[in-house]
Amino acid sequence: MGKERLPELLDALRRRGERLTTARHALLSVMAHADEHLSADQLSVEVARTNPAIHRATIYRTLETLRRLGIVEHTHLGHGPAVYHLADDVHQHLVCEECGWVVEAPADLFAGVEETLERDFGFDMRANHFAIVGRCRRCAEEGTERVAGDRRTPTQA
Amino acid sequence: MGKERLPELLDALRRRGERLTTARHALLSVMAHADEHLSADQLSVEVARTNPAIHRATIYRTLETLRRLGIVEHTHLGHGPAVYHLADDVHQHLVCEECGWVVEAPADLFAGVEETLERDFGFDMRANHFAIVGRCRRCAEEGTERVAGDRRTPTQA
DNA sequence: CTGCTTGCAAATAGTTTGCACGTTC
DNA sequence: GAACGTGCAAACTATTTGCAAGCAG
Repeated sequence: MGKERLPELLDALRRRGERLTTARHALLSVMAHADEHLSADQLSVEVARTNPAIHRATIYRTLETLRRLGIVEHTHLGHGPAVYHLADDVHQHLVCEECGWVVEAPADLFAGVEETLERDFGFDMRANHFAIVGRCRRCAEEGTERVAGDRRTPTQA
Repeated sequence: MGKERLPELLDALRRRGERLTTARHALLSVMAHADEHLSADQLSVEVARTNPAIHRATIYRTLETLRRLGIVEHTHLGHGPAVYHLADDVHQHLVCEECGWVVEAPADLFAGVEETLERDFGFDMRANHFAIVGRCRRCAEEGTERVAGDRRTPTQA
């Protein structure tokens, strides 16, 4: 968890013959130390703390480069922006569509499904590339107990 | 499949005390006869064939209304726009992140996972609200055979 | 020095919203 | 005719891109 992953990430770039620019270094540094998944915009803000000159467009382009190199991955959590994380950090996302709460679930959650899809559909599922949408315990309970309902989404989300 | 679902959809609106406007009628008619899931924009185009006056903004607002009423649902297929379908049409989406190809998979695919999530996380998963991202057979095979690689995404997607 | 990277600004895609007018019940 | 729905234009969010200048190797 608290391990220092930055050096090996930089190494990965070097080994690939990729350039080690200030922007890439700064972005990887932020990602290596982040304990949540951040959107491109959030990453941009974090990077700007130490390096205000780095433009959001560069963040997007760098993320795309790192994705192509297999170093970072992104997930679409539903409505909002995509969130990014290091590729070696494998897991599922459970996101509550009512309150937006996100938890991580073990990566092997879909082991069985993965097999079925491969066999029946020839489909190679990328489990950690999408979010599992639903309702968290709290929202489910509130939903049941609720009388009038002050939320946007009355009962069925 | 080819069943006439429109009347009962209109009834559902009436029963709820909702107004039966031209736009709602037209949109539901398109959705009842569509055999694919369409984005708001595509729906707008289809509706415009018989009713050019209906504005895209109205499509969005009507879709939101119908969603609130539990009549339609939408799914985020990854990058592009959300796609909409009638709520009684329950299934999973397998979407290839390389070629964009989409197939439907049976709704009970996740039965086991659903139980696990409920038990271990108190999480009530909405299986048909998200897409399962991965690679279809064709892209997987091409990816393996490819020598030079003319795609945006060399090997790992 | 040569080409990949970046900054900036502007374009783009998807969706939402304020407001005045029109339609449904 | 009152309340709700709609058209239009404009705002907004997330992301991409052309171009000229900058920096890594």
